[in-house]
Amino acid sequence: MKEQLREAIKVALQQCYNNGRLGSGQIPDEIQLEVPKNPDHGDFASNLAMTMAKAERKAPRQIAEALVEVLQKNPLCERVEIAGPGFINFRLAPSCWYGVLDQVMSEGEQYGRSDVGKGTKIQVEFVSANPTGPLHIGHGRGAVVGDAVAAVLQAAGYDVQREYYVNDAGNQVKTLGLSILMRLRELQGESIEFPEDGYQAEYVKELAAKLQSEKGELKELEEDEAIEACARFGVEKVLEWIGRDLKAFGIEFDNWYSEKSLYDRNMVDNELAKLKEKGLSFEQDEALWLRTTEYGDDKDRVLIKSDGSYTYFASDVAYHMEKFERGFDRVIDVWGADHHGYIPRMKAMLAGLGHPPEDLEVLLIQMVNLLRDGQPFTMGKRSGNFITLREVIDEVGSDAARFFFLIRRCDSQLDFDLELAKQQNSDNPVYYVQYAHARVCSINRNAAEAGIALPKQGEADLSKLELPEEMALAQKLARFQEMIVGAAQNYEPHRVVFYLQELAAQFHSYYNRQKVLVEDAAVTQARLYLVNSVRIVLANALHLLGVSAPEQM
RNA sequence: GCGCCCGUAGCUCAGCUGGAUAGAGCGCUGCCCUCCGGAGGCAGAGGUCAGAGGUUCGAAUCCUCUCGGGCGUGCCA
Repeated sequence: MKEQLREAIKVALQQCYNNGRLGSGQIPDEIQLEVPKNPDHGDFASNLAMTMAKAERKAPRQIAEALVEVLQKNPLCERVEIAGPGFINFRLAPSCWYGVLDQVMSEGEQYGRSDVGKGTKIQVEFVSANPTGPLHIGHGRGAVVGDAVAAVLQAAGYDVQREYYVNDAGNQVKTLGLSILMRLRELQGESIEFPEDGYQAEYVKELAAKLQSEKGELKELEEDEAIEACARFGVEKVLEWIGRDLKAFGIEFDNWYSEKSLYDRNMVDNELAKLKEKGLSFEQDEALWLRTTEYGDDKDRVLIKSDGSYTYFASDVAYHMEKFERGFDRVIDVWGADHHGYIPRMKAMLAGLGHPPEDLEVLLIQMVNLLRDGQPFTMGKRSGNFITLREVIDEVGSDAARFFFLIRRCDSQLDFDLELAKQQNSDNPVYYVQYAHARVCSINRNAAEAGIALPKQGEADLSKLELPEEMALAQKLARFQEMIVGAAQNYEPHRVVFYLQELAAQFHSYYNRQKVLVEDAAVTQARLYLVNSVRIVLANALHLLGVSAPEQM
C-alpha cells in the first residue's frame, strides 16, 4: 500500500517537472511516508514538500500545491490535502484498503511475508549456554528472543541459520567433571572436601548418581582420567537436558557448533595464524595479544596466555572468523547484557579483518526478574539456587512464557510474574490475544450451525463494510507486513507483540460494538470475511512468535 | 577513573530511525450482557518526556554537559 502510494508520488513529481511547476528536477531516493497519529490527518502523510524546500527554493506549501493538484487525480487517493507547514495528507480510497482482505484470504499463512531480505544469509547464534548445568530463566529469554528474531528475519525474506555454540572446551567443563567426581566419591561413602569453585547445585549429585548407575565407579582410573570421564559424561547429559528443554519450548537449532571441535580440527591455531599474518597480533610478556586498540577497544586482548593455554577470547575469535568463512553476510549474537564489555573487542577483530563492524550485531538481553503475585523471588527447587527454564515452562506453559519473554524490548529489564502469566483473563496479555483468535473461531462455529458458509476469497461484497472501525481493522491488517520488516531490520521482535495486542484490542472493541452474524446476508458475509482476515493475521503473528493460536479456550 | 545501557502517567512500559494535540496495560473513578463466549467493551482522571544548553521549519527522538540508576572494566568463563 505504502509502496504503491510512493510510486504514485514519484510519478506526480515527474509530471510537475515536465510541466514546469517544479524546477529542481530531482526525485529524492527516499520519500518518507508516515502513518499519522491523528486520523484526521489521513491514512498517510508526507513531509516531502518540506524536505524539498531547500532544493526547490520555494515555500513548502507552494511545492505541496503543485503535487496535490496532480495527485488528486490518482484513483488511489480519495482526498489529498495540504496541512500545517506543508504536510501532504493522503486519504486513500476505501476499495484500496479493503483489497488487502482479498490478499489475506488468498495468501493465508503466507500473508505478511516479503522478500526485502533478498536472501541475505544471516546466522543467529543464541542461547549458547555453557553445558555445565540446566538452562535458567535468563537463558529462556535469550532463547525466545533469538528464535523470534530468526523467525521475523525469515518472514522478511532473509536466509537464516539458527546456531548454538557449545562451550565444551574451557575450564568450566573441567570444573564440572571435578564436581561430579567429588559427588561420586561422596556417594561411595568417602568423605570429601568439595572444591570451592565447584558447582554446588543439586543437579551435580543427580549427574553423579546417573554416572554411577550407567558407568560404574571409575575406581580404576587415574584422577585426571576420572575427571575427564566425568566431564564428558556430564556435558553429554547436560546437553541432553538443554536440548530437551529447548524442544519443550519450541526451539530447534539448525546447528550445534562445538568449541572443542575448533581445537580438534586445529581451527584455532589456523585462524590465529591468519591474524598474525595480517600483523594484527603480537607477542609480549610471553603471551600472544590481539591488537584490538587499533580498532576502538580500550586495551589489547590476550589470545594465548603466558602459560601456553588459550583464552576464551581466542576460540571466540576463531569461531567468528570461521562464521564469515562459512559465507554468512551477517552474524547476530545474542548475549546476556553482562557480557556487553566484549562487544568492542569482537568488533575490533572484525574491523581488523576488513569486515564492516555492522556485519556483527550483538543483541544484549537484560535481566529477568521473576515475580509471584508482584513479589520477587529467585530460588528454584531443582537447581538449589536459581529458577530453571524448565520449572517456568512446566508452571505457566510454553505459550505464556514465550509471549512474556518478548513483551519488552530485549535491552530493558523484564518483570515476569508467574501468577499473571497463568491467569485466564484480560489482565494476561497472552490470553487476551489468543482469546481474540478463539472468538473469531467461535463466530465461525455459530455461523456453521446456522448454515452460513464462510465466504471464500473474492466472495464477499466489501462495499457492505461501511463502518469506520471496519476500515480501521483493514488498515491494521494492511500494515502487518511493514511491521514485520521493521521488526526484522531492527531485530525487535517485541514489535510483533505490540502489534498483536493492538490488533486484538481493535477486534475486541469491534466485536463488542457490532454483531457479525446479522439479518442482512450480504453484511454478514462481508463481516465474516473481515473477521476471518483478522483471524488469519492473528494466527500468523502468533506463530511468528512460536505461540499457538487456539480455536477455543 | 574510563566505557556501555537506561531515566516517558502512581506502577510496568511503547513511541514506527526528526513530524502535527506524547500512547497502551495495570491501578483508581463511573458505566455496558432480552445481544455471535463479560476470558470482553465504553468513558474519566492522571505528564515540566530527569534537568540545562545546542542543531532546525520542527526534538521524547540527534549533539554537549549536569544529576540519578544499572552493568562492565582479568593472561576468568
